[in-house]
Amino acid sequence: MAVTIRDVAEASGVHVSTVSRAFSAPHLVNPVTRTRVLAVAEDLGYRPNRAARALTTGRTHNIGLIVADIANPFFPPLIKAAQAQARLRDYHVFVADTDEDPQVEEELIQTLTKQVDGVLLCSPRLTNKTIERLREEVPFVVVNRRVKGMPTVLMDVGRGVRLAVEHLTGLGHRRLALVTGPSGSWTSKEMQAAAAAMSEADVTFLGPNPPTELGGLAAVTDVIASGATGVLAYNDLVAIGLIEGLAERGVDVPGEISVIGVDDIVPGRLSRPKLTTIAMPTAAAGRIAVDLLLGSVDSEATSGVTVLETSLIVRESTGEAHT
Amino acid sequence: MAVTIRDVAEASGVHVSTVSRAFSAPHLVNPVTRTRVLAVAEDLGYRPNRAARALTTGRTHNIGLIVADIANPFFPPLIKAAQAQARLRDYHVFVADTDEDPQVEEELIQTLTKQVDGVLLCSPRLTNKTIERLREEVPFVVVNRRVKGMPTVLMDVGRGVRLAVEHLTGLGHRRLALVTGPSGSWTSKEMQAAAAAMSEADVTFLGPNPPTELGGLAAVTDVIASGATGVLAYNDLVAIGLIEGLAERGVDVPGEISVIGVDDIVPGRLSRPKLTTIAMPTAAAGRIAVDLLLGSVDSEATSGVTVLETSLIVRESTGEAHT
DNA sequence: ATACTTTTTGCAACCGGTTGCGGTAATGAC
DNA sequence: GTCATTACCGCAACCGGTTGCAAAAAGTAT
Repeated sequence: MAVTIRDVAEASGVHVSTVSRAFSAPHLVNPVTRTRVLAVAEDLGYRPNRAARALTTGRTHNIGLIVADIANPFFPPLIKAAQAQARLRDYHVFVADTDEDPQVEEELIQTLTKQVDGVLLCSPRLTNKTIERLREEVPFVVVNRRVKGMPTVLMDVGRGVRLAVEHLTGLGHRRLALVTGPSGSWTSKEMQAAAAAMSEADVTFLGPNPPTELGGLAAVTDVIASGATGVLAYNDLVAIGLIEGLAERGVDVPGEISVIGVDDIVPGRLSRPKLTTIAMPTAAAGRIAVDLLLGSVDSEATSGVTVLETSLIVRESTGEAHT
Repeated sequence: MAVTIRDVAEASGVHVSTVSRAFSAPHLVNPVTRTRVLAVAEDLGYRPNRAARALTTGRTHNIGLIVADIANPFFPPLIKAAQAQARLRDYHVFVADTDEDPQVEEELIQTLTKQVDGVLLCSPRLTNKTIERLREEVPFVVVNRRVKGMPTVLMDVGRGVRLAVEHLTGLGHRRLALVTGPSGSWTSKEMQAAAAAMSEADVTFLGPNPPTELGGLAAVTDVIASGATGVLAYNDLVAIGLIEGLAERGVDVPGEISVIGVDDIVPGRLSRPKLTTIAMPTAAAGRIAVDLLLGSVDSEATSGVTVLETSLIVRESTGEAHT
């Protein structure tokens, strides 16, 4: 059915090895035979079988991209950028969704490992120990979490948090709250650490909460009780849920309480009031992670940590404190 | 490095073919040898190499999923569902983004074809002719577009449009507008056809427009000029852009103009006012498309058309007409 | 005990490519 | 004109599995 390298060889009167070389080692074959072979191949509609090639070369030209939840608006830009960058390098990408389940995540890595040259782990839920064990079988690049001795792409939430807190205190807010994320989240821990380190600010931690609008809604009572007038939420979805819930209680944003999100996802840009937020360079993270991964596939294992800048985007959900 | 079937064979004192059968044809091997082999395999951490297997069996256990734009919020739920369903059947999925470029789309299909058992084409931008040609090389299921003689999953936008128009006329709106999508879009054509077929309604078509908030913003002037008080937009993003633009002109939604979107994406659910919209069962479409594809991989080519119901979700962006 | 099945296993070819090695012809040096 | 290089190409083994065929082992009937 499909046209193979032998069909091309026969049709152009050369040995298969010559055809093979015409494609993957052009300098080893006479230019005139080469063009003839290529013409025949084109004519027959020959396409090299990458899986077969992988068998001998050891390079599959595939990578795996594992995320906790594809539908979480944080990930699509990252996936898109990673995919685009991979394509540039002539790589295909397997995308897998773990549904936030570490068990599934491990299994996925296991079955994927033979078919890929490396995998991108985005916000993995696995334990560090498991990740280190799995590392023996396939190169990783970890995004959005720090794992000792492993190439990593991080976004500097700490800086984002500092900017956000400064923004709020600059507006006159004295009591602040941080609505945290899931207990296992590395980002959430980072945010807490950064906030706690700012001695000049009085920040209450409220959580853990699920990383969705529901998490924000659930936190409304605590936020009000805390007496905070400036709130930083784990992410934009939580922030939106929070604003929603505050509105239901008759609390105006930003009139009475200022709210800042994290991620700068589309829904935040379109919400009303438009969300002030810490922008995460997710697309850049995807792109760079792929470069790192494919770099470390050829040369030897990088294990550096790349930290990407975040920034505060001030929109309409923050305003001056009215004491 | 990696442990192969021969390592297992040697370690358990049998021939490789026996090991192979222990995995893929259990009934052909003595139960006691089988358990022994399996134990050794487990012990050595053996994982069959799917790519190698594919070479002889012709089944890669991979599928391709091609979409125009991963970051378009319409797709992630579909991707997620398709991926989950594929996993259930022990399939992996390549996700590729074409950036709305037919050229890229074709190239992607070409290089993917040898590595997959079938591909899901979501809202393809390719011509029908090209799709039919490519079909020779790999089984397709097409989502969100009708291609003659090809297994297809559609969502009944026509019905959605009728419901939306009825909803608007029911609220007393006499002059309606349809802000259409890109000129190549099958969905956009369907919407126009459905609206035009409703003789009792007076609908002006405004477009084409890009399928984003910018498209909505750009259409504002025309919408106002049309005198319509009820507007149906190509999708939620366009609707949000439109509402945004109308607000800038001091036109209240739904006070003066009612707006309906399509897709029921997250940003729409969170926008203010909350968007009335035609919900598309994208997750179901992804799931069913995979089933169709994997079904047609084994049994012979289905070429039926599956049509999924859409529904109108009334929220806050539509209200009574004030004449 | 013999002949005939049936089960279990090994052998070897094959899937579609790649690659080290060796052979042949052409080129260049002398 | 001879010899050493070099350029080009074919041969055959190999990657990690699967599978048709046949041999060996075990079971059954006579």
